[in-house]
Amino acid sequence: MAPSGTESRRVTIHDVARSAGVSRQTVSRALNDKGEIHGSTKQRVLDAALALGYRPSRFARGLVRQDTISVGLVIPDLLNPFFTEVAAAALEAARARGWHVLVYDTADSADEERGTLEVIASQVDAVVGYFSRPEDEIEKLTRGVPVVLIDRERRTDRFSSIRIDGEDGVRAAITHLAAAGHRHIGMLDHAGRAEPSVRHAWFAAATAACGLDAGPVRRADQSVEGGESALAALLAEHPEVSALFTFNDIMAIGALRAARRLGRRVPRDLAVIGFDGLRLGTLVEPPLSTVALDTRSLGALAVEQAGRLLTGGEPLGPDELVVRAELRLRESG
Amino acid sequence: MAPSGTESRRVTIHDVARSAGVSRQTVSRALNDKGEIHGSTKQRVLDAALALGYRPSRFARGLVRQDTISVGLVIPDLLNPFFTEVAAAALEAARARGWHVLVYDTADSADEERGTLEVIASQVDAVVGYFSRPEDEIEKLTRGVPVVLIDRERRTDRFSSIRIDGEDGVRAAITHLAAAGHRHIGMLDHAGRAEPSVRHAWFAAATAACGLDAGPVRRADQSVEGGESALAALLAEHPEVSALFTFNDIMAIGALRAARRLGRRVPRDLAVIGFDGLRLGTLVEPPLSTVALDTRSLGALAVEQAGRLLTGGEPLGPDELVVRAELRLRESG
DNA sequence: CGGCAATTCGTGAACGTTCACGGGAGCGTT
DNA sequence: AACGCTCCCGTGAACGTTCACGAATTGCCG
Repeated sequence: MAPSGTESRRVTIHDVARSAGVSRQTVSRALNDKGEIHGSTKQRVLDAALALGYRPSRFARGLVRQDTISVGLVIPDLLNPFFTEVAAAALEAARARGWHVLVYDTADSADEERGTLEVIASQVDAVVGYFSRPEDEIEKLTRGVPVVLIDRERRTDRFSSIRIDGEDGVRAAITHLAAAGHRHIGMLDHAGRAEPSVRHAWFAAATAACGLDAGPVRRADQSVEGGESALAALLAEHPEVSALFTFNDIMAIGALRAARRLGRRVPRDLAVIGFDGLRLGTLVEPPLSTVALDTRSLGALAVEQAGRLLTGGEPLGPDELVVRAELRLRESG
Repeated sequence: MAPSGTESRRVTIHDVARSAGVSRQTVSRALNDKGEIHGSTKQRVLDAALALGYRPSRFARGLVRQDTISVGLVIPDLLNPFFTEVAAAALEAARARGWHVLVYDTADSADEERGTLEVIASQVDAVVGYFSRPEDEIEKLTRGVPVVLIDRERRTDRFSSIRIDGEDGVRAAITHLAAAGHRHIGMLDHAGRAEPSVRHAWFAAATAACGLDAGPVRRADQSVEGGESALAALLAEHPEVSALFTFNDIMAIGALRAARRLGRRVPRDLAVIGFDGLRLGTLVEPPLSTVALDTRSLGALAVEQAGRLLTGGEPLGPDELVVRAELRLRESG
């Protein structure tokens, strides 16, 4: 059947044409279901194509008809459920538009991110995702392609960004904890960057607004283990802490584990509120309270904006490129 | 700066050449860091390219140098942690080879799967993933491209498949339960296909080998909710059941929830053992015992075989295309 | 000053497909 | 018999890039 295996010259439309005794154009007509072709010849061409194992070149095809659009989705760690949810949403939005999505997992490594960016510009029509590299470098490496940054500020004619606004949600969370009588609220921040996160700033503002002293903050790895050990350390230093806010749900789940290990009952001895609103939070025991954000619309927004930058349509403004987080109370706090 | 926004003709290498006062080839040399070009002209070309917002066409480039390889990864549901882990492994394996991966989430829908298959053959060099459609249809739609099926049998020169062998692992699990004194072991099977799953066959064989009667089986949706409601129904009908094996970990986690809701303590009143070995299983309470399989090597194997089919190398044989599952005991059973 | 090599650059061709156009065969109408 | 129409089918061109080759310029050495 198909002449596979041995390395040889590619089977082209020309070979099929010769084999079927017709011209290239007729082969093209047969394969693309265009009209202007006799039923019998069409069948003959199709048979010949199958017999030769012909497969059209996507490059040649893409070169002449400029229709297929593909976007690159860059994710630091697909195994992190938060990014998984965003990726799933982006995939769905892209599918609805008939786009193709190339996914790149940078493994939380700045080097891998660089390598990805280097290669990506020549492979996709637009880039969407999370980046940690300095902006001018991203700008240089993605030469020409529209870029949509998630959870990071940057706006030019080619760059766009989706802002995550958790200010109200975090304030609601802290207010809730304060109302429940908690006076010492700690936080587990992430340790990725040098400076404290924006979420920490929201936390600090919220505690101040509630008339509380600034609670102790500990930086941790963005993982369950990171949250687990960080909470243990924090409680060892500040045993008076009775409530906890974390940078994200993953770390909060680690905190839950640490609390269980330390014999602190949640939420009685320690109230825990995370950030992200992962589905995963409903599976742990007790179910995790969280400042939830709509990952679905996050991914969808990013793709939508990429499309607008791409087609030259009216891009969304800063007011529309925001995803707001809101407090979702479950049992842990 | 870059002439973005307005829809116009594409900026080609020719435009850059004219703007810089050189030939196409010189532009190509400058952009691809080839030698045979003077430093100053190179810079001049680069400046001109930047000013015009030039971006090489991946189609034209791909047409002439046949180096870029991209594979399509088809997944029923990226939000299912099992598939996420496989996808992450596949991405990593592909990255190591310098390949690009186009990810398609078929949303567990046969129609979406069909749509994906239709479009995929003309966009990738190989296909890897999970499929539910009949084989002859897959064969017809993927005309020409090598395909690697995961957890499904099929072997021709173009098709390959990765087998999941959980026989020993499941037998170990059931043996363990029987040794702990359980006489009535139920199972939650999946409800996707018409016929019972292979995992059910392993389960049945294992119970028989332990000298137990065939335990009650209930079919359920592949989700936490599915497992939750199915266990409730199973226990209502068969209250004597004291141990449970499930088609996968997700359903097992649902079973854990149901048990808690019903006041059955795990593992004292009900022992639970899942299948898959998800990381997620370590986060729930109690940690889930499971017949674990190495998702990492699963994804890596699939990509490896795709590569061999693609380059005409010696493909892996059936004995190598197997991922064995082994019992991993934690607290739930 | 001639010759030769090294360096730098340009020209035709090729990659494999589709688009625009034109042409021939067959049939019916006037 | 001439004309027009429909139905098929083929030919040149174009898409945008890189490759193979040749030409022009420069520098060096005898």
